[in-house]
Amino acid sequence: MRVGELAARTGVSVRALRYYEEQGLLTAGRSPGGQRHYARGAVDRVVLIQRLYAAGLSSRTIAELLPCVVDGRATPDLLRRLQTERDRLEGRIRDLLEVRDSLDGVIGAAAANERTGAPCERSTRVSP
Amino acid sequence: MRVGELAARTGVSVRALRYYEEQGLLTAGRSPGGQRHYARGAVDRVVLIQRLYAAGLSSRTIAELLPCVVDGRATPDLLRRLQTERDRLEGRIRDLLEVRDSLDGVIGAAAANERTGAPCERSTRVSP
DNA sequence: CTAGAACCTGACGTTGACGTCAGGTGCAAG
DNA sequence: CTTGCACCTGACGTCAACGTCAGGTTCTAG
Repeated sequence: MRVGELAARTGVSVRALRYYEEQGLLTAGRSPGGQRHYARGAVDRVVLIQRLYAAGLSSRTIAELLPCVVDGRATPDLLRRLQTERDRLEGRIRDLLEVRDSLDGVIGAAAANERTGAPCERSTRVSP
Repeated sequence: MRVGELAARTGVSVRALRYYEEQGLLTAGRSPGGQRHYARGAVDRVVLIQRLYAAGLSSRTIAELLPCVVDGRATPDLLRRLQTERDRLEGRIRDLLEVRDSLDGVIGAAAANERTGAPCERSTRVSP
């Protein structure tokens, strides 16, 4: 499959796919004319890359960890990096859960106020 | 308290605090000479801002929602925005949990391989 | 009163993950 | 064979959340 199809299948832009290749996250064969040609598994790989980005990892980190994520092998050094990233992720998740809960609190209070009729004026009160 | 102290208390740079003010996230009184002067509550507010950033909200979104997050009042419109952001956050959390679990899987497998002696060569296998 | 730390504004620099544009090439259909 | 869409490389643009630097002012300790 060529780059346009992979883009369509993954929902990622063509530009992004070339960027991933540039960063060493994704490889492609080439047609005689120089066009990229991807294997079927590339779709899953791109999806995985997207998820790792979403988890807050940088291209550099992903490039270092991805080979081992893919084939499940790691040097002791890489294993430590994996653990580090896992722990960082765990902390992020905890933070987000707290924010979610506090948003829930705010929403609950606002909904109650709405029922009792007490609208919010824009930027009326700011911290003194 | 002045900007340096607030920065020290929150662990946020002075530049960032001025940026928050520029974005309408934080307000400050001024001394006769023009220096910013913050109330005690500013520390909590800055911490809250940091957490909202960490949750993936933009300055613009935070600026819109913060007044209502602070005083618990919202127009129906803002209430919907709050719900939207809450749901977005929920989705993000689910994604991160999945990534964490898959990292756990990788770490488990890698640790097992390490015990059985099967190191990971750098970029040996890439998707064909 | 004076040194110097802390502060001010304004403006340009940085970084990551792409977007976008220019100018040229590959390739399948008719 | 030529039309035209998909693709190529290379290079500059963008955007957010600050960093950093210049040149000047304010505040506070001694």
